[in-house]
Amino acid sequence: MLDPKLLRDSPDTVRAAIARKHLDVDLDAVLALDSEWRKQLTEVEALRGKQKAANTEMAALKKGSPEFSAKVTEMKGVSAQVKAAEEAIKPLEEKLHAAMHSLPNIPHATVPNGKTPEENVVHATHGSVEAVSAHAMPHWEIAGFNNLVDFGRGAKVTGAGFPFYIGDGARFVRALLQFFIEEDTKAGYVEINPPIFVNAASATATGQLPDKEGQMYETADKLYAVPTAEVPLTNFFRDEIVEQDALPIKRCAYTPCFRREAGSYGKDVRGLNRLHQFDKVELLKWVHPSSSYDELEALRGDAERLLQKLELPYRVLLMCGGDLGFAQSKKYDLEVWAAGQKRWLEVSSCSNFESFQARRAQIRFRNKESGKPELVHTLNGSGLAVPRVMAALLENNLQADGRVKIPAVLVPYFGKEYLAFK
RNA sequence: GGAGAGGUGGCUGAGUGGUUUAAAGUACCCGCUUGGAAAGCGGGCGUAGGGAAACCUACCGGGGGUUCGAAUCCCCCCCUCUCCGCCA
Repeated sequence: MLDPKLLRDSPDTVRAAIARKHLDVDLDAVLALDSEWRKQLTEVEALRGKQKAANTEMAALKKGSPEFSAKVTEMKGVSAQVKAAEEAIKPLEEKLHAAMHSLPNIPHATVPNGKTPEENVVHATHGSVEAVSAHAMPHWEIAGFNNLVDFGRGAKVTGAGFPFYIGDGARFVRALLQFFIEEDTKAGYVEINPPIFVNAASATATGQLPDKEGQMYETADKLYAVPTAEVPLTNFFRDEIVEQDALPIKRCAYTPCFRREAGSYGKDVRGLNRLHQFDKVELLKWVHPSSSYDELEALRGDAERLLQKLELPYRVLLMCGGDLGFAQSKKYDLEVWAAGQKRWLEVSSCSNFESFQARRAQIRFRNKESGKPELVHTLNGSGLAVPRVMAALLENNLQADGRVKIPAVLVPYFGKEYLAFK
């Protein structure tokens, strides 16, 4: 959510942000709602003030006296007015609340203009795409792939997009997760093992609700399976004020991630490219507003280092305004090269939300100088998502003999130098 | 899952319908005092919304209700503790 003061004081800034994100929002309607709400609020508060004053007066009067009875009669009228005014302002407040939540975060000055994904800027490319393609093929076409990742039985037991990982497949997943968490911990992120179901209040604070309700799995108890560890992690400090000296707070968490992905079909979703359940390690930072852009570069560096150590070619995209999410101020995507599919796969998305998430979740720090609470800036990024990294490694490292060479850094975790498909 | 007891500011804790503007203590900050400190004394000290400001309004786990008026009474929900049941 945006600062209501920003909207009132410089609506043109907000207007420009909406234009850069290529969204369609009627800002004037929001402004009109806001001013009408403030007008009505003043009226309600004046009436309540009357009630309070009468209350003090009546406390001094003798109960049952003519003066007291007269006052009761008089205040019955005021009470009815208060009720009417409160009834009137309620729907207005709800409308304003919804309208404020329809306003996107302001893109940072360094975010390039553009509307479509094609207009994202390739910020950097690391490693050579040609060098890895000797025996590459799409991972789902590799002989014996189904022995490692069983989609058929997953579909029988649960549904499409819920595969079983078997033998070296399961071992590979576990090795990647262990590697990610060890590296992230070394980089200063405290490991967290969070709940993988969250309540509606948490899903609302991070923005999954109400808009993206259909993208989450919901239980009979009105709990939601997490689409990413970002949700429980960010909500850890919801409605809290932390000390300034505690910042920056850096945490990482592995969770399975659950996404309904309603309406996704086609070649983009073959094999491990898109699943309803997948494993991911998420990186989270709560930082002082003055350092959030430095922290974003550091966060991206932490995610990139994982790909470098795995010797995967990748590129860094700086998202243009139109492809930037609703809540982000600035975002980098990391994409690995999958040599078999001959395409880039997104494995991490590193974003600075500035105070947008923090305002919605009410996460603040106490300013040391003023003693007053201020909103923190939050950032998050994957570090990393397992299935697509696995896909790229299987494709890129496929040998002439049909085995996959395990990157040196992963061998201690995997326990052997080659993965076999039988 | 069942029964009971609870939930009040950073912390302790009073408050069973109206001078409560949530007492008091404690912690913290400023001042006086002191060679310096402690003690003592005086003042300040929650969060949010509205307002140019003076100031006003809301908030006692959450949401509804009763009433002229609710921290206080009623209903629903959440959480904590104790006991019972079940259980990896």
